[in-house]
Amino acid sequence: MPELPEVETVRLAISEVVNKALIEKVDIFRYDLRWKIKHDLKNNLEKDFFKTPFRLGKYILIPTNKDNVLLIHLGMSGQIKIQNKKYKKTKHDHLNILVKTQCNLTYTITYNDPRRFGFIDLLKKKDIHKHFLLNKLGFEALSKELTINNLKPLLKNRTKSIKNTLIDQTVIAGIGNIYASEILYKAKIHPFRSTNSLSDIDLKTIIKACRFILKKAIKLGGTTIKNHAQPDGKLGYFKQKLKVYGKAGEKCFSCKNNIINSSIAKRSTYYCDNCQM
DNA sequence: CTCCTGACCTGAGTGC
DNA sequence: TGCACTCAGGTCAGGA
Repeated sequence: MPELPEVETVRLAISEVVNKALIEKVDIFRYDLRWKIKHDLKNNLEKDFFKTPFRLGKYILIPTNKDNVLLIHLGMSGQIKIQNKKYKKTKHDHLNILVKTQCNLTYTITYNDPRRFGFIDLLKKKDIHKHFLLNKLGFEALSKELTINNLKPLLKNRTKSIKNTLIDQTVIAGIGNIYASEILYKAKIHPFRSTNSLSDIDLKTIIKACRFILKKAIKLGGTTIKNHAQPDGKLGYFKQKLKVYGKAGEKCFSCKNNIINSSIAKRSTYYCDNCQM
């Protein structure tokens, strides 16, 4: 499911219930996600208190009073569900966190992930930037650090296509396969263009399109293709705003040519061959 | 370094 | 109904 807008949607929903909440109970049903969940995660988390969650790329991080940080990655098919009714286990629920808020409300936060490409870990606050999943992340897609000057040195030796570069988390953190196509369509840049062939103006246009598309998608709760849902069960409504992703054979909104689907690095890439140069 | 492939998993959809 | 096959929002390790 989850690229930056979906992860941010989930983070915002988690924030509503975990801030200053007591972690009453942690239940782990399956340890073997993309990597094994640490066996002491349960003991190190219970009876601690959550603070305000933040996000790095596609990772959700929830600090605690004891200076631990709970890391959540949703992989391809991960979902977070937040419920205040009695919990009933469903298929592919792998982990539950029972929290009690300051107002004494109780919520079950459930991590569900059919493909188990996601991951959950607990790390020390001081080790965040040393963590093997976080230490190579590039510039945050929505941060002020994403500028031409910062990007240029990273891109100058890259010969692969700009589409492939955009989903490289060590360059820009947060963009995935759906939004890479959407951003390049918005920027009118052809996805096959080699990265180091782009001019400053091209890069500027891409950065602008990136901010525009991602912000708009967050406003609409992300994109639901298959698995993604907001933690309260609502879908992500950016799907209705997609211009090219999943639209092979349909007419381009601008020039009425057919949208093309073509593989780049074995991942489907949608574009208009006429509008994108 | 950079780039490419295969691997990790389950489920939905398609065609015979 | 069954089976074989393809594809899916991610990302790491290993090798060229």
